[in-house]
Amino acid sequence: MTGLRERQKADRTGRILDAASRLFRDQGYDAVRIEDIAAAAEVSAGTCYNYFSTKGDLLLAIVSMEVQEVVDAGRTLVDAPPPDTAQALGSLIRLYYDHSLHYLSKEMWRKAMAFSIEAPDTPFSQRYTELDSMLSAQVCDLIAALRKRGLTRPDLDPATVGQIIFCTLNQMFIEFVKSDPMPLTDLHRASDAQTASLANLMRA
Amino acid sequence: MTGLRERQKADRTGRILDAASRLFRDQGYDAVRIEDIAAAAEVSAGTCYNYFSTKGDLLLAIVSMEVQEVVDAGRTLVDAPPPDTAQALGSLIRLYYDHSLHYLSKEMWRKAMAFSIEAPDTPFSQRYTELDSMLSAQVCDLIAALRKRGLTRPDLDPATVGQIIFCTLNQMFIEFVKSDPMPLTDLHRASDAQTASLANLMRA
DNA sequence: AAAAAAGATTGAGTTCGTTCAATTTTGAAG
DNA sequence: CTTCAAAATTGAACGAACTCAATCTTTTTT
Repeated sequence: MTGLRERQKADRTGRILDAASRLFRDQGYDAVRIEDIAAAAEVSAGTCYNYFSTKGDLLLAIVSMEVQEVVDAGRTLVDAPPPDTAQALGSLIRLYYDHSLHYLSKEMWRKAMAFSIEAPDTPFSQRYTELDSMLSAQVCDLIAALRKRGLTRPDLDPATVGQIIFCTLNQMFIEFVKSDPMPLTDLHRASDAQTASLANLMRA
Repeated sequence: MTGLRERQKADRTGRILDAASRLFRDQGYDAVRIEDIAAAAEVSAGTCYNYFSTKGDLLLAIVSMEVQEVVDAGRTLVDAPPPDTAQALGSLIRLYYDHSLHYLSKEMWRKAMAFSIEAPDTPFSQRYTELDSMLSAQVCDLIAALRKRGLTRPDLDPATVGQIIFCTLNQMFIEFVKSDPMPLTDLHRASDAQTASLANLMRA
């Protein structure tokens, strides 16, 4: 049985997350004060700190929800990968990239990534890092699936290659969010080139 | 002829950098207030902002000086690389990693990396990014030199492979600085494993 | 049902990065 | 040497993240 206290807690958490998510995206992370979020969520500033340890951690909670969605979407793709190596990798990467700006702005990504590096022990920083590992593991799984089908050279270590791919993926994404004017198509182009080159090295 | 004004400017810049460098390392980035730095440098807080746009940018100025040294040291190694692929890569990487904690703490690295992502357009953020590119280019140069000597398969694209290696290098370093208790030897171990695996893929 | 305990909320207060108008210092011109 | 403009320094004031002692609400106990 869910007590009143528990329900209120979930309610407030949701209101804070919703308010922060909307305000961050509309007005920018820096422009939004904790008081603004509190007001929109109909709580006080102090209450926000009962639920999230810092403003940065609140942001990472929001970002983590998005990344969780991407992990889920990626899983279905990895379970039934396209028959071609380059295409399989390309599809997964495109899935990641195209989701990224759906609810989050580049500024939010910059701040989130920055925060996860400078404060790695915060609750949602750990969560974010964990989700990152899941994405990396997903790429490894895809490589493993492709190898099982004889689409790669047999001496390829899926874990090593998967991590390397995820690394470059990540790096290109960082460069993407660091440059506000850079369009998503440029990210695709750069990623496709790298993927093609790697797929070639991996070929059976 | 160097005027008084110019000399004083250089003097103050140096004093601020020295003071900040020492204080950041001794007391931690967050624990040090701009006022503390100003006092140690015998200027006022406001003056610090004449020379550096933010506290984070001041940190990046310090970090950039260190990275510049590493770039210089790396150049001599790339100009006369060891005869074996794995050894050449290993030496360069070890050079990078071993320099990293000489004057900078892990916390300083975390803050610096975070700041360069969240504020990429700041003067020393741009400088830092530029130095990062130099390091990446250096790895590419090393691969190219090795290929020229017939130590790698001839269809290897040095630029692509170099960037990939630098990427993973960087990622492992980030994980290293994110974990305060992790010793440098663990970073070496992880990096050596990856290097060996990659050198194998690259072999002629 | 009342009382006590536990849990949450609140907003005023603290701290520190940053800004800026007033002041001082430097360099050039007369 | 004096005067003036330009450049730099200064520290008080501001704003926003975060803290915490007092208060209020929910749950448990008697």
